[in-house]
Formats: sequence, structure tokens, C-alpha cells
Amino acid sequence: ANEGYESVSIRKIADRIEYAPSTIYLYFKDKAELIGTICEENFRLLNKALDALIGQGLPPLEMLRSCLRAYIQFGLEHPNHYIVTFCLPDAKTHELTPEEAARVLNEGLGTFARLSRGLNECMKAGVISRANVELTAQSTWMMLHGVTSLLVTKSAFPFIDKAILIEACLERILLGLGAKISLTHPAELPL
Amino acid sequence: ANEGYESVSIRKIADRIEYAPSTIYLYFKDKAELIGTICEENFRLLNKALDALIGQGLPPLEMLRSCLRAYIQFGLEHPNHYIVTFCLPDAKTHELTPEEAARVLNEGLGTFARLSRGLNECMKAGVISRANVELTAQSTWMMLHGVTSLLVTKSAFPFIDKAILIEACLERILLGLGAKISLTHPAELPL
Amino acid sequence: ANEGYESVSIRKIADRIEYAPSTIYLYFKDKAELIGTICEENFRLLNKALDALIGQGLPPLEMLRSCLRAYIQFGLEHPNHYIVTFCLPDAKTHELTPEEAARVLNEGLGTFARLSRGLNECMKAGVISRANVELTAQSTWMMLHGVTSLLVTKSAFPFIDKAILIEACLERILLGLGAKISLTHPAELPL
Amino acid sequence: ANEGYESVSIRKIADRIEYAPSTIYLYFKDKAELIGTICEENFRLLNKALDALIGQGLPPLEMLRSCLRAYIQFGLEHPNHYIVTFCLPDAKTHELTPEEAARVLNEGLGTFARLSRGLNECMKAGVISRANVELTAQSTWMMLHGVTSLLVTKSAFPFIDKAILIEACLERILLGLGAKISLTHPAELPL
DNA sequence: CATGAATGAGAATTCATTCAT
DNA sequence: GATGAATGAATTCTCATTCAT
Repeated sequence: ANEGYESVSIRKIADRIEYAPSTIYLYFKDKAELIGTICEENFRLLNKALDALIGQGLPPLEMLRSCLRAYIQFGLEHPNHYIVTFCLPDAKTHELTPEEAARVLNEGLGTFARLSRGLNECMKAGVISRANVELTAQSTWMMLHGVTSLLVTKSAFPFIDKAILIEACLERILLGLGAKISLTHPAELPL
Repeated sequence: ANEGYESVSIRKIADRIEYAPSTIYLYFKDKAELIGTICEENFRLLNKALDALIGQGLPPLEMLRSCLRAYIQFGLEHPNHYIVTFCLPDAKTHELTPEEAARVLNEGLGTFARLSRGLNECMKAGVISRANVELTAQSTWMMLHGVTSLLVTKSAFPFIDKAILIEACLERILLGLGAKISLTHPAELPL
Repeated sequence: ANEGYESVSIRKIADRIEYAPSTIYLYFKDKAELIGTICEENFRLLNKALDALIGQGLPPLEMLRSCLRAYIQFGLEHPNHYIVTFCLPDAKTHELTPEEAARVLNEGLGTFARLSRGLNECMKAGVISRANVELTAQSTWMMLHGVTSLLVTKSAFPFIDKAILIEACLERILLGLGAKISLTHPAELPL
Repeated sequence: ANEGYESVSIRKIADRIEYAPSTIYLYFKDKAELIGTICEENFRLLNKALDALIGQGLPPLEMLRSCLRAYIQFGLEHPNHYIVTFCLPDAKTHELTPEEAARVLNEGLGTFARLSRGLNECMKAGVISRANVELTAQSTWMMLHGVTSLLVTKSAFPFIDKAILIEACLERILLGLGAKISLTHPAELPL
């Protein structure tokens, strides 16, 4: 369903994968379960991408910046997955059974944990301001989500060149975290 | 429809306003047109709220902060309007005829213009870094949207106390804009 | 739906009345409500038929016999209604909201009350044995239902001539109630 | 499927016996055939229960009463089997091929034959009225079915204590057959 | 002897929309 | 200026059945 759009429908999925709608029910008990599984796998993929970066031994601030960038990139590459997981109101996700919800949440918390850890390391290294980690992580995620979601859902908006916009946002997010970087960025950013 | 939820339905609207569904078609050619009009009015309301603030003669940075705060507040107060206008994928909005889309966009650009103007004044007053205004406005809006949309759509997420979270986000957004404010905020914020 | 068969389906009803399935939902909120209404009307019709008989001023025993006969006749004339109301397991009826269920039950109790009254009058007139009225009414209804339901549902069974069978059953039911009638019935019944 | 309910489904049966649904088709050509076989076996079981009673050498009337009671008991003990075999409209049974139908009917006629024989013996012993045996058997079965089926399908109806109700019905059925028993039953029945 | 994978037909229900009145 | 009656297309989901393995 990575080319589909808007309202996720069993029928449309079935069409896309060229199976009968009923076939889907052999693998998922429910639409909720299907969506739950998509989200879960989604998080897993994102986490894998983040882990790859984390393992690269970059200096803390650059690692943080890379992770934030990877998050946005992930959204751009899997727009529908991103929409389903992060943009749609809770209502649909809410129909999950507690166990399913727990599985999804678990994977999602993993993502969040990676962000918190990255922030924490930057704080310890003194490259961003020391502050309440949970609060910092939540607000950072919120801003990051704003960038990602608008790029993904509002493709009609006359955005400035995406690459530049993304880098500018990352810059400002880091700066907002207290990173000591100069806003008058040298080359490509028309800040 | 300010008490309804998620899936905006002609029938539900008709119920709420106590008219027959068909009556709605006397005023709107289409569901798309109806939603378009909602968005338009939505923006008008938001613009009015912003204008009220702008007229208060606050110092530039405080005015900017107030406007950003007002935007979030607007989303929290009209969650369904906010979702319809900003969170749902383009698909639905896309079915608008060009003229309709233009009217909505026009009103939306008005909101955007107010933000740009506020940023510009702050730059001129030297309270935030000088930079490309359009790019700055876009990235600021994106972060602002991230905060608002998550608060509105993910009511199940274990967010830290909303008031604190919002102020922290505003603080970081301003800081990211180059505002010379200290992150070690005095009182209530556990930054 | 008086020519339909077996499993009552919204689609089949719609076909039969030559309307679109969705049209039915303009008149009934639910399949349960539809079936509930059928049962209710059903009972009303039956009650009307019984009242017509009751008003005829027959001697008590003959009135009772007429009523029992009318019940069976009603089933034969509205086989599908009878099946839906009396033969199908509770499960489907159970999805009624309490109010709906109450309305149906109310009408049904009316039928039962007429039977009880008839039995009571026969007892008072001394034409059947005096006994607990409720118990007598319940067991009489059960036997009556047995006759009706088998005639309606098991059309393939090699039943003896229906008219004769029905009269024989009525005879035996009355006799079982203590009526002083001779089993060696004069004419048409090969008892 | 003796714990399942209402709509007998191949899948549910497969689940219950812990085989794959397709496996069932190795043994039964059809759902109709499966149900046919269930009915057949059903009758066989009932017949066995009746034979056990018949072999006990009770006096004719008591044997008859025991058999009738056993029939009701059988329904109460195997409610779903009883519903499938006796309460559902022919439609489903009708899809049987003639041979299958014949096999089921054959077993069913066996049950019926036992009833006829019992009645015949009572007539010969002079404990019930002499009458056309086939007609008597059919009407007796019908009443018996009425008692059984309502107890099984309408569990929500406010029936009087089941044990009492059943005994009262048996009493009246026998009385209706011309048995010389007094309705003013001594002890436990509030007739 | 058994199954896994798949499906077409049909179930109840919702929704945007039309149109005669 | 408003509505009642109606619908077609879409939704999620279930079920009996087939067939290659």
C-alpha cells in the first residue's frame, strides 16, 4: 500500500496487491489488526534506520541531526505509512485490542527512546542545553512531526525547495535545543 | 460540527443543524465546497484572533510569541476544524474546483502573511536572526503545526502537562529563530 | 416478505419490494428493528383475528377451539412471519434494544393474555378442568406451536391431509385440557 | 458442534474438531450432506435412547410417557442438534440429493415408527383411545415438538419451572390421547 | 489423509448525492 | 426555501467452496 492514498480501505489494498478482499482476512483478523501491523512494522523499519545511524559513531550533535533528518526522510519515503501511523486521528487506532495496541505502542516507544537517548547524550556532551529529557524529547518530536506531516500531506502547498526547507528546519530545531551553531549558515541555506 | 469528530459527514452536519441533508445542497454544490467553506471561515476566525493580538501594540517578540500561542490555542479550541483544515491529506481538498481552491488558499495565505509580517518585524527590530522571511515563515509554521496537530489528534499519547509542553515548544521555536532568550527559563518551565 | 423464505436478508427483502437495500434504512434503523417491527405487526394482526372471534359470542369451548384454530391458520397464512417470530432461535431477536424488545413483548403478551382469558372462561364455565391458568396457557401454547411450526417449516414431511390433521390436534388439545368431548368424533375425522 | 449455536458454519465446525475446513470436504461433499449426516446420527442417538426405554418392560402407558419424556429430554440435552434437525425451515435440508434425503428420512421414520408402535400398543392394551395410528402419531409428535422446540429456542421466555411444565404437558398430551388419568394430579403438579 | 492459499458471492451498513414536489 | 424519498457505490466482514500440493 505504499502508493495508495488517503483513506485506507481493505478493498483498495486488495486491489493494489491483486488479491481478493477476503484473502486479507486470512492474514489479519481485522482492519484494525492490519493497520496495527502496518504501524508496528513501520516503527520497526524506522528504528532500524535510526540504529544504522547510531552505530556510525558520529559526534553527538551530528548524530542527533542525522536521526532527525532520517525521521523526516522516512516519512517522505513512506508517505502513506506515515499518514496512517501519525496523522490520522486516534479513533481508528483505538479499535485495537489492548494486546495489539500494546505491541504497537511498544515499538513506538522504542523510537521515542532512541530520540531521548540521542538528546541525553548531546546534553551530557554539552552540545545542547541541559533540560528535562522527556519534555525535550516530546517537544522535539512534535516539531519534527510538523515538518514531516506537512510535507507528506500538503503536497499542494507552495513549499520552498524541500531539501532546503528540511535543512533549515533541522537547523532551527537544533538551535532551539540550545546547540551552539551559527544561524548565518555559510553556503547553501538562504537563512 | 464543532462537537462531531473525525469523519465529517453530510448527514451528521444536517442532523446537527437540524436541516434535511438535501437542504445543504442548496447552499453548497458539493461536499468539497462545504469543506472548502469551512476551511475558509476557519482561517478567517484565526485571522481575526491574530489581528486582535496584533493590534495590542506588544513589543515584537512578545507579539510573535502571542501569535504562535494563539495558533495552537485555536487548534485546541476547534479540534475538528483544525483536523479538517490542516491534518487530512490533500485528496479531499483536491476535489475542489480551481476557483474554490483559490478562495480557500487566499484566506490561508492571509494567515501566513500575518506570520511573515510578525517575523519580519522581529527581524527588523533585531530580536530574532535576520533570514529569508518566506523560508523562516514556512519552517516556523511547520513546527507550530507539529505541536498543534499532535495535541489534537493523539489525545491518547502520554503527553507531559499540556500547558508546560506548549510553553516549552514556543520557547524552543523562538530560540530556534535566534531570539535572545535564555533557555534556563526562570519559573514554571522545567527546561 | 410473505413469499420469501428461510434466512431473512435485507437484500432479499429489498429485491422483493423492488427497492434498493439502502432505502430500507430510511424506515428502519437496523435489521433488528425491522424484524422487531415485523413481529410486532404480526402479533397485532393475530390479536385482531382473535378479537374478531372473541366478539362473536360463541359458547366458551367453541370460542376456545376457534381461537386455537385461528392461531394455526394465522401461521399457515403468514408462514415466513411465523417463522421469524416464533421459530428462529432467540439470538437474532436478542439484538433488539430494550425498548424495541419491550414493544414486541408487549404485543406478544397481548396474544398470550387472550389465550389465558379464553382458558379461564372455559374453566369458569366448567367445560375444561380447573387448573393453574398460567401453566395451562403455557402448555396449550406450546402444543399449538408444535402443530403450527411443523406444518410451516416441514412442508416436505408426508403429513396426513392438513385439514384433518389440524382438527385432530385441536380435538386432542382440548381433550387434554379436560374438555368433555368424545374422541370418537362422528364424521370427517378418522380418529 | 454441541456447544456452538445458531448458525452452523463449516469453519466453526472445523475449528471445534481442530481440522482444516477443507478437510471436511474429504468426508462430506457438501454442507447439506454434513448437516444431513448430523440429523441422521441425531435420529440414531434418539432411537437408541428410546430403544433403551422400550426394553425396560414398563406397562404400555408408562412406557409411552417415558418415551415422550425422553424425546423432550433429548432436545434439551442437544439443543443445537435439535434446532438443526427439527426447527430450521426445510430450505437447507432441501438441498440434499434425493438419496441423502432418503437416508435421513429413513432414520427419522425409525423414530416415528417407535412412536407409532408405542401408541399402537397402548391402544391394544386399551389404555388410550383407539384411533387411526398414523394420525395419532403425527399429532402427538407435533405437540411434543412444540414443547421441545420452544424450550430450546425461546430461552428468554418467562416459562414456569421447566420440570413442572414438561410433566404438565406430558400429562395433557396423554389425556388428549384418551388416557384415563385424572387431571387432578396428586402431588407436585399444580394442575 | 490433510492442508494452506485463495476466492466469489453475499451479508449489514453508511454515505454523498439527486430529484420531484 | 426546504424536504422526503430514493439510490448507487462503497464500506467491513463471513462463509461455503475449490484446488494444487
